[in-house]
Amino acid sequence: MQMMEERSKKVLCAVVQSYINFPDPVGSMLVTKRYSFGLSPATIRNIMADLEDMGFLAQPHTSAGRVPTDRGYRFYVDLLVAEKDYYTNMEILQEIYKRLEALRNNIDVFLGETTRTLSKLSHYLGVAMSPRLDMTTLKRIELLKYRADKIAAILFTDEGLIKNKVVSLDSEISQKDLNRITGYLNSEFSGHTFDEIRFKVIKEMSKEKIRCDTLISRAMKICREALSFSHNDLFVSGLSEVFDLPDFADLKKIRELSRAIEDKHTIIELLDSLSEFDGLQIIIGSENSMDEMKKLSVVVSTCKEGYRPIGVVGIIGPTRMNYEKAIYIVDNTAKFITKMLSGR
Amino acid sequence: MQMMEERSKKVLCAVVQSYINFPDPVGSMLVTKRYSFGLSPATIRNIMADLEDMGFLAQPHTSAGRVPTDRGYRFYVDLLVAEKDYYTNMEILQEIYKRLEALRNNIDVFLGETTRTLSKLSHYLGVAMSPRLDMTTLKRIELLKYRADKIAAILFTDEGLIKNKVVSLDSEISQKDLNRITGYLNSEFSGHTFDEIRFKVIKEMSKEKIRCDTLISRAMKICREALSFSHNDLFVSGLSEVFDLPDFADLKKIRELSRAIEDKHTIIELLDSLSEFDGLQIIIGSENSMDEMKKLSVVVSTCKEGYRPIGVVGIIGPTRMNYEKAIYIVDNTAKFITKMLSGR
DNA sequence: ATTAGCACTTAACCATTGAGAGTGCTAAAC
DNA sequence: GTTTAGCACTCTCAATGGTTAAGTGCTAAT
Repeated sequence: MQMMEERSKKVLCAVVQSYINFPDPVGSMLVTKRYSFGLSPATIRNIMADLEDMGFLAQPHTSAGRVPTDRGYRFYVDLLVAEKDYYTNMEILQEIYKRLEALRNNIDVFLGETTRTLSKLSHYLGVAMSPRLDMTTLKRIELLKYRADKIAAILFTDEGLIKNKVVSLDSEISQKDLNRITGYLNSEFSGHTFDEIRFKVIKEMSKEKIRCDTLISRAMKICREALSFSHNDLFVSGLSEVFDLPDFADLKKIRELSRAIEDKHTIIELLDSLSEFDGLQIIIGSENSMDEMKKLSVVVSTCKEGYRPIGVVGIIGPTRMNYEKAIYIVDNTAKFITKMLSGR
Repeated sequence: MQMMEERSKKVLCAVVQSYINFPDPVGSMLVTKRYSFGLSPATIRNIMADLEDMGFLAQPHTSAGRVPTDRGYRFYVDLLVAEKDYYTNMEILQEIYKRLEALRNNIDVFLGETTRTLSKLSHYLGVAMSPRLDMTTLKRIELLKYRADKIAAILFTDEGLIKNKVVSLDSEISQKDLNRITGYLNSEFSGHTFDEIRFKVIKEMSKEKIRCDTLISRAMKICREALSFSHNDLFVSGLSEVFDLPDFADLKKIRELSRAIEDKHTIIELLDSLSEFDGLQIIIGSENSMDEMKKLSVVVSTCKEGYRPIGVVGIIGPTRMNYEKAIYIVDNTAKFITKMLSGR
């Protein structure tokens, strides 16, 4: 790979670019027409044959042109990222700004709109995920009496997430007790991650069995219920965008994608595994560890507030993706969010 | 219509049923085979020709069997509802129960799961919508200090909805002032609909300009922000179910549906217009006033807590829908939710 | 090393064809 | 007079086959 001739690189990139822009296998003639190498189709043909041998290109069938393999895309993308001075588009930046600026106060609406923006701009699937609740840090908990036997627990996290959850009680509780419980829970758990708190609660509860302090035991029960969130929040938009792509002309493929979106499971797992790393990440087709994703490419980046990860945003699309644009959009969206959050 | 012969009715129903179960146009021969009238294909043929003249059946093309028109479905459904003693299926009831029972405390999760249940059971699109916020009644508002210049407003409605919203302040506020504002807002607005409150706030604010009482004016500002919710909450699930239906074999149709789901706009409007009426409602194809819906059928029902509507749930599918099952599922889901809510 | 020329391969397109399904009409049967 | 058998007719659908166009790989000439 490192010993590939400069000329071959150029041809490979030409093929990839052509294929990204026009979804037809690209032939030697086309390359000479669209990109001006000073070479004849026959020469290009030889080069392309070499690139195929090296595993960067493939033929759908004997008499068709070539299409990039995942390795081909990878090479192209690495080059793209190395050059770094690709593509700028003020309109896109402004669009991101315009759509997200006003929404900073509500993380759910915000992430939802983020995915819509991502998909609108990229014409692929936009995804966003808030960080795993287990890992977030409780800032404060407030308990509000709601109905006779129900209270609303409002959880504030360091990340700026606000969650509310209704907790049912086995018996009525006085406002005074509720205040004491609130105070107790805050003094005990504020500053700890949900995971830690859960662990502490379990420990405490087994102790309580012996000591039988009803108030603390009640506090623990409430706390356990209040923290029982099942999953991360995943937002996905833009399935309808994907319909227009020739890559998904096949009904089956869209169905699969649609299933994945409704399941959420696969995508959550994917983003979860990516959220551990910092900054931009690009996964191309078969590089994905999950089977359902092996025909798709993923471009994501993490958003941070200070050094704390606040979520991950990205684009999912076909391997024949406009990586340049996708990278630009995702990168800037993530940076914009990070900046927006740190500014406040 | 009312003077239609008994025999013709039977044939019409047979055609509808056959077509619902097997997505092929049904011919006279098929009718005699699958349903035992004591008649020959030729006679059935004549009857079916009559039914076509009357507008209940139609031929896709000359040499095909017949398919029901929307009027045909309507006739069938009306009969179905009139008889009322259709279809019962304990498994379905148990499934509904099992999936929804535990979730009553969180309206959002609950409605989301409701749509998933509806779509899973029906294999069509499941939809659910919480009532328009404008029309809901504020029970209580709580303001919690969140960051220096931000507070979280927690809104409790009579319907059991809990909404939180972050409100930015122009300058810091003391806890004491916040408490006073909270008390003021509750005494002033509790028991009023959001719509009324908004109106009052606007009135008050113009007055304030003159009196210049900063605390009340602050309270109003906060209240206005806290109540600025854009839309109803719409939940839709099961697009992937719809892929397997031959009615949507065409990519274009699914794309349209997928757009409608992402827009939400059309569906919200639809459900909104239906939420005014009580109980089960069935809209078949062209009976829909909206163009986007003219190829779809809708089966919905409203859920109530006491006499107060709490939302609307339903199924959207092709006109060739298994109405019997759909009605059963929607009706029982709505009733179950109503019962669940009134039990508490 | 590059290129022109050419035979070869394959998918895509198009027109034709025949089978199959279902109808409407007519005339016979009940 | 209602029902039915018989039959010609219409239309879709799937299969067939031939043609076209695109693009390749190889060879020989530049």
